[in-house]
Amino acid sequence: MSNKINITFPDGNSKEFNKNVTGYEVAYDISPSLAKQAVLIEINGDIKDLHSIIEHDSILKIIKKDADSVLEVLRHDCAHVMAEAVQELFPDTQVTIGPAIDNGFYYDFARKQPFTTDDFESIENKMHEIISKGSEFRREVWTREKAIDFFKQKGEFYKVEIIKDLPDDEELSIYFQGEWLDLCRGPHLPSTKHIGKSFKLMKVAGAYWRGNENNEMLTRIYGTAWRNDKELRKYLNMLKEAEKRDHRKIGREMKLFSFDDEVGSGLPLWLPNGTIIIDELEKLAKETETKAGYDRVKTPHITKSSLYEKSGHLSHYEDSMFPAMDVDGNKYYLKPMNCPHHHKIYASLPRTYKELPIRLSEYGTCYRYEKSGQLFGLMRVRSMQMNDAHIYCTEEQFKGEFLAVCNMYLEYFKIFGIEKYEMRLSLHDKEKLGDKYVDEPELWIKTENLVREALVEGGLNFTEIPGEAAFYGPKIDVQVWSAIGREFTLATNQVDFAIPSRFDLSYIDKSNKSQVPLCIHRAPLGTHERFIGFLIEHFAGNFPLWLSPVQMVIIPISEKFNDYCMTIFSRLKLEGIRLKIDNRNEKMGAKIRTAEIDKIPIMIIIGENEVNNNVISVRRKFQGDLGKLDLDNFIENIKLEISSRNL
RNA sequence: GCCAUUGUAGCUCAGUUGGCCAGAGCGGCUGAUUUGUAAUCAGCGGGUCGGGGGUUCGAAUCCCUCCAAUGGCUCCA
Repeated sequence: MSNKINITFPDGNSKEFNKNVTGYEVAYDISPSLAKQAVLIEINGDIKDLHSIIEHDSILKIIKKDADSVLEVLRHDCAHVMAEAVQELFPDTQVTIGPAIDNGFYYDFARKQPFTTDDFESIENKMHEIISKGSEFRREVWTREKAIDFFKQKGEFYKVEIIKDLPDDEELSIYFQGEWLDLCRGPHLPSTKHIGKSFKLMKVAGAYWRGNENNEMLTRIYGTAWRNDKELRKYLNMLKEAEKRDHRKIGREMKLFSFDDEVGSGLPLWLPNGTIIIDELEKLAKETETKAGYDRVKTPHITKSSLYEKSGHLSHYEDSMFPAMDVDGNKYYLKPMNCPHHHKIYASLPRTYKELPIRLSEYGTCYRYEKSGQLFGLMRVRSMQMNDAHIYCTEEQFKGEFLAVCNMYLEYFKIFGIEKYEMRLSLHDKEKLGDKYVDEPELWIKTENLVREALVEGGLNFTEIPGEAAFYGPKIDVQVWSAIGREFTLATNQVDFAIPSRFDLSYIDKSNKSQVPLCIHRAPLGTHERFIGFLIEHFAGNFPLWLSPVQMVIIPISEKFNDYCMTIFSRLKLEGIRLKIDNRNEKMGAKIRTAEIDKIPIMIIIGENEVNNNVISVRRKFQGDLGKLDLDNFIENIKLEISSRNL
């Protein structure tokens, strides 16, 4: 057997080396200065330690500190250093896991007394100390017995559990940094000094061991880490900017909604300004759905328990429903969703294939008992308004209907300028049939295939997520990201092949036989609460004209022009424009400033010149002074802008 | 629900180890000014210090408890 191997570089050149050469040696062979800058290597696509031994012919890339792929490793290094710092300062702490994540890292610690942010300064200082020592990250491969003995002796029982659960064929590696060591898959940078000083501990949080709420709660410390201070500052600045877009802050400032302790948590009060936005969204939905052949319906807010027993919601979601109330000896529930009611509307008349598809839509309020810790501004609430609908169709009609719904989302997204989204096809998990999912193995596969085909035929991009389906069928969730970087399911579109038959829903087909329809559940704007919360952050409160609660403000330059302003005000009001007049005893500059802060898109400024020439001066947010305009022309243009829902 | 943090005027925040009638800026109201594209000046009002209980001669400050918000974990028809 040859003791030479062939290494190919990204530029296509290759060279022969001794077997078991290290990445560092290869880099040094290319040039000593490259070896100096190198921190990692990529062998056949896998990132490895710089000092890894190369045993076979490989494609090798030397990675320098400035490469993007370094960040993840650097963050992981930082987690190790934090763990060492914590154990040095608080010896009664057990370490568990500490991965790199987006923008940073975390480490979960087990300690009787949880850490607080007050501990951050001393931990950070200790980390700087460890880093400045510049200890090398050194990898050793241990046997399971050795590792278990070692960690047991050290009192690291979580590590022992992790080791026991590792697959037998997986190599068990230990990384040293000076004296301290951790069980770790790697890779790591050559030494702690490469971490630098551009990191910061961010927050503490509780986290269940292995993510299971029946397990004990650990303390997680989150940190962020970057290659240099400039990157760190940029990130911290980005967070600060995101905070300014926070829908809770803007919602209060723009008087869109509020919460009140005496009303109850998670129960938003929609103020007049916010209600305007809801109304505009419903107007849009109504127009869209009317064109798409939907019929609107209305159903009650409370319903007897038997309906939810039949639908299966009670057995699946009782914990997330408000507790039942007793009415005349019957149990009634606040409705958590509309589908059973819509099924009842479907069932209220005999149906034939000629009527299908039947599309029932409802703008109603549903109530869900979200656990207190889940509540979050408007994004997660207990009373929610929905643009909900259920489509009943034949199997032949299914693909077309399903795709039409998906395209409806995308049309909406275009209107709102939502460009970053991801469609996720959630599938069942056959292990959980009969438990989490209705026990219809063949129907699951068949329906999932139908959905997949529809998406492919429609040319839509999607990713598949196993084990995330609704209990009655597969679904498409559309994920979006808020300004604060949080991920949300905005739109959802679910197939239901199970519940219609439980409700004995049927139609007479062409050959006069009774058939069960398929049902599509869809809420393309999610809940109004979440959607508006998202829009606030998406637009940073600067809504397009058609959605702005206050579309314009009239600013008289002095009280002398108030009368003229009132005639313009009345005229615009008659045209259906939402506006106000700022006749405070203030200078024009102050009124403009107020309007800018209030995020009012248009200001109409009236002084002596305007009155004399019978015109208006217009100033627009982001555009500034547009000069003098004829009122009739202005109205015509504005009405067109509003009706076409321009961004 | 779990872990942690936080809760002072409509908003943003001060309030040293418990100690004079709890403060500021912005907003609001009143008056003066009659104003040309992001803040005119002056005066005035506004607080059960999240609720309740306790320790103390004395609590916004310390302790207990409840409520709510925030950051995560778990969950999401």
